[in-house]
Amino acid sequence: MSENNEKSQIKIEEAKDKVIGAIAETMDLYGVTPAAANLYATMYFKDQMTLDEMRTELEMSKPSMSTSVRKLQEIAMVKKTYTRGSRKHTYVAEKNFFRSFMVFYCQMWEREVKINMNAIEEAQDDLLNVIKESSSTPAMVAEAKKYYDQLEESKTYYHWLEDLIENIETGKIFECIPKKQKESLT
Amino acid sequence: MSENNEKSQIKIEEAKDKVIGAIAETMDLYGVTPAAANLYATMYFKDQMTLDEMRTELEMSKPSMSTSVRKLQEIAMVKKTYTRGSRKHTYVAEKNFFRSFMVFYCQMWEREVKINMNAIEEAQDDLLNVIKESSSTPAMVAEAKKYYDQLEESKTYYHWLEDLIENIETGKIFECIPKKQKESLT
DNA sequence: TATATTGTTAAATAAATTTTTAATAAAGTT
DNA sequence: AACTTTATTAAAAATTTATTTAACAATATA
Repeated sequence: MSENNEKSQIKIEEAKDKVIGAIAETMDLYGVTPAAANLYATMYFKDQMTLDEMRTELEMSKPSMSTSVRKLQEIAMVKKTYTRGSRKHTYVAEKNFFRSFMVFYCQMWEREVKINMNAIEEAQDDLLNVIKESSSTPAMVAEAKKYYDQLEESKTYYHWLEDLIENIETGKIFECIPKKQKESLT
Repeated sequence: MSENNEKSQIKIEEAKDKVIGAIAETMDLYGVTPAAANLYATMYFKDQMTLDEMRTELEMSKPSMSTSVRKLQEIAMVKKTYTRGSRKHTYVAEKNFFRSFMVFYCQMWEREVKINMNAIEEAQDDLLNVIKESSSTPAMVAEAKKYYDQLEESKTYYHWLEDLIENIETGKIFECIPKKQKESLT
């Protein structure tokens, strides 16, 4: 019955390919290139891979694999592993989506908070100077106040984002929104 | 003292420009084009704008403004308003970052959950067939089980993401991570 | 230390996206 | 209903981004 055997093997490959396609498709949300998205999705069903295995599997150039892997390492979706004996570097995909989520979004949001908070602090300084400056007309003072308050209001959001980041990084968020594990097949 | 007046006006403009620059810079995180990012940041300090005002202010073409505005509407960062008397359409920027956050990320995560869950369900069906199929070799069954369990495990994440979405959309998340409002200047 | 192998950087090519100009459609006014 | 104004769509141009080929650097092995 080697025909049926083959059929089963094909079914397994089809099953993997469906998931690989879906992961790759949604990974544009993580701001990675199509090559990196395909690579991660492929690695999701592998123990570990070398650069040469990657380029064979995806039929792409080695530098493309190299840059893709580095990008994926930046967002902690891939880690380098040490494999004794082999002098090729080996890499493994992070298979825990919670960890990828944490690293990616916290990194992203931290950048957003930092850049915008810096700008806001500087802008509020400027606006306070206009407000205090005796030669400013009343209309200008009013305008400066309006913007100052608008910025102050927006800081509520950035502070909240900071708290969200901390709750995610410490795992405290799972007290509020728990993980619901199901049991396995075996 | 019209010189000092001018200086104050310039200071106000500088203050705005700092924030506009920062918002535009971090808006690549929201997957919008530079034109749309600049547009939103500019509108953040305006009551409302028409397409013609946008193209004058940003020195870009009208179709570019038109498509940018539509993209911003999709992620609820801009809303159309009715202005009696004017036959030009007018648009306002959503200035509440919490609302933008909610719409953007929930939309994004919903898409991720839907696409991946569909693929996982189909893949698990295939894998179950392999497992049940009497002609599958023990090695194949073992492989199919391994992948099945890996996918089952990942569903914990997608279910959690669904719960996160719901907590954000209903505002329940603020019970867990509260907003900390500061008082205004006036 | 020389050599072979692997990984990375740089320049060039290819592909995709963004923006503009030009044409069309839609809406409002007289 | 014709005309004017505004917004959108389609095609073309320009820009940016992704990928590859080729050269270089680094590493490990003999």
